Amino acid sequence: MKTLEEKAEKFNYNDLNERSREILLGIIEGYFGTANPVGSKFIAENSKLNLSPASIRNIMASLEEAGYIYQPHFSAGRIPTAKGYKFYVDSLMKTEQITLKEKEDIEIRLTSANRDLNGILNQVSILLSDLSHYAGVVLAPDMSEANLLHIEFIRIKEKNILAIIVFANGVTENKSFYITKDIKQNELTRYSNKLNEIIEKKHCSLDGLKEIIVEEIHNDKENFYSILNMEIFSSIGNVSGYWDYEHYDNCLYVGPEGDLIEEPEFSNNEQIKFLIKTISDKKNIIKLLGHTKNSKTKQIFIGSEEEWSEISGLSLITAPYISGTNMIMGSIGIIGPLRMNYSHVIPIIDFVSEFLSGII
Amino acid sequence: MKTLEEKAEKFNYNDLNERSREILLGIIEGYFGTANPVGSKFIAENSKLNLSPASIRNIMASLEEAGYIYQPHFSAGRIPTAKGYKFYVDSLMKTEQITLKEKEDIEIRLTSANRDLNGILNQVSILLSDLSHYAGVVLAPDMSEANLLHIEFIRIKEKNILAIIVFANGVTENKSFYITKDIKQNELTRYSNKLNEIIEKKHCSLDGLKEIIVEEIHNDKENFYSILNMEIFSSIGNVSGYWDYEHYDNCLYVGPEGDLIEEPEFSNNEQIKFLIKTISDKKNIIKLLGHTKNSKTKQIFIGSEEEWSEISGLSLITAPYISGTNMIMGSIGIIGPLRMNYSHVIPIIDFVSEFLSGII
DNA sequence: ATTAGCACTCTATATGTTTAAGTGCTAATC
DNA sequence: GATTAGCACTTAAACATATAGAGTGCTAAT
Repeated sequence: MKTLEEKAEKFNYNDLNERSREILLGIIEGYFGTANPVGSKFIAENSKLNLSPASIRNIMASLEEAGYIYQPHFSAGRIPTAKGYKFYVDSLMKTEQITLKEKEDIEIRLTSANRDLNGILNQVSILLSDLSHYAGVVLAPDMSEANLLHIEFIRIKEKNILAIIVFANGVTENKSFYITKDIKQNELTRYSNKLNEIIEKKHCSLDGLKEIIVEEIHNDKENFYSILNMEIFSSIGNVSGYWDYEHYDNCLYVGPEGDLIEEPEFSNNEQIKFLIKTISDKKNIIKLLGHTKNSKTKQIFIGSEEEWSEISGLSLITAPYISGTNMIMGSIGIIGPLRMNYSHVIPIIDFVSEFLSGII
Repeated sequence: MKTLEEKAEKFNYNDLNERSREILLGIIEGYFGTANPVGSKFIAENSKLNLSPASIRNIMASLEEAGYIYQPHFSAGRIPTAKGYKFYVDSLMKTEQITLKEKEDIEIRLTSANRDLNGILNQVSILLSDLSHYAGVVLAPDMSEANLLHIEFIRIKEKNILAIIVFANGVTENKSFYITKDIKQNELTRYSNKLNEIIEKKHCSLDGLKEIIVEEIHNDKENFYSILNMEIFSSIGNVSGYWDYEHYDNCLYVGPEGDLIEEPEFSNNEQIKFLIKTISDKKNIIKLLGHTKNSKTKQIFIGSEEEWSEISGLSLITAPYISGTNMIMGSIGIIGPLRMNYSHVIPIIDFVSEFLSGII
């Protein structure tokens, strides 16, 4: 009987020894290939280690005790746990290079169409699905701190105004709203001209503009600001809550999931339903993408019972994208099975997020 | 042995006799309730006809011969065929009234938010999913013949221009594009002012505007149109191909399908995959919604092997929506199983399409 | 420290049996 | 002549049982 200390030394719980690493890697890569539990015989035959199945079994038992792998039932091979995948991604994986062909594909598909931002983000979600054969997702940026470029008001009909807000990064938002007193188009034009003067001078955000206006009204000697209808301003004021939780319908783009559901894990009916519900509900995906957006670094969420249970059985790889001013950002991601081809998907996410940051 | 003529008389292939209709209705409604094949005993006990199971069996055999029902296997009950559903929808079904609560729900959810058209259409797709518990879909309108309200050009950076095109129905399109020679903002403003003058006078579409400009340039004595940069015009000229097959990514809104996949037909793995692929591929749905848009009437597509096989095993109920000028339109729809609750869904589609036509 | 050998466990597969549902047909009945 | 009771038949689904195969943990030998 070995003591706990001896075991801890042997397998070095924090950073597995060479042999354990090799076997864990073998199990994970074997499982990637077949989607079936991997047994000691397979490892013995396929790894560089010249060990008998019996020795491998010893090490496997320890890896299982340490939580990196598990057995679906007594006489089955081993499957990586979330902890196992995590260790793989952090320490074992050799990241592939993105191919030239993929690079070209990304460049062509994201630059050829002269679309607005919504069109580009939608295109990115489709592109990510196509490249990964999983499901691409894109979280639209939050515009609340973006600098303005231009504001325009158009009278659609009596008491109904359309506000067009153009941000410095090319994003436009349109919002139609009603006011209590009708305003003629030429008065609206004077109003927007005045706002655009301020915008050009101060390079401010929507909130910033609001502050400036309030101050100018305060010092308004010439009474010029009588034309500033505060009703309009409060209507456009909250346009910028682009993806708060009330309007989350419009902030997540999901690429086609036709390839993803062909993965063998989704031959189980419960799993496919969980996947579709998770994706079509959107809320949890938005929450996780929001994490990445806030943390400003690439993140990998591996869903288990204990951690990220909202995507239990699924993995989500995400990275933020940023505008030229480093202010505005959202995030992109790929959803797949735990058994995801991390070494292929991660460079795709890296390249697309970087490329996207460059063009918006 | 009966002759064919006698049978034809008895069951009146074109318009089933009273007794056959009653039994077909019983089978269909029974199948709606349980999703299981319906046998003669069930009909004998649940229909108004006081007939023994044996008599019902006779009639069932004829209904099967005529193609309205079929048996999944020899000793099973009967299931309606696509032809059976069609007959039900056309002749047997009593349409329910939409409830006051549903009406209010629709009105609140489509008027409360002051969104742009894209936001409304997205909201409609979600609303349809919620009300029907199936999957709502919405095809965005084709803007190529829509009247213009306003055009605006904004210089984003050197040689990069953002065009904002506002249509009379409140739809806005934004398109960023590059030109070969830089143009200052004040020249762009002069240009758009001129275009807006024409728009206000002539109430024309984008194509119409193009024609007018070409003609005016032809008669341009004062050389005013030197500022009309044809490069710009050709760039915005093809903005309006809103949902041609090259850009179909952006023209279909699909509501959440979480409820739909809980229907018992999707406990079969093949069927759920077909559903997800059909929905995520979009092309076929767009095609079918396009039919309705062009025919300008409500339509019901019941997918079988023979007809509408692209949605085999699914039903799609669609109706067009139109703008105030009766020119611009798209269509809305609900996708569900063949065993869809038609009498509930059809009035929802009717009301929503009418209501939507009223507000855009 | 490693491994051959073996008993053991569990799944997957095939096979046979039973049950229940529902049919089509025939002959009797209204 | 229309209706129906009765019955033999078909099939799927549920259940039980046997078998093969994969893979394990443990022990004793190397």
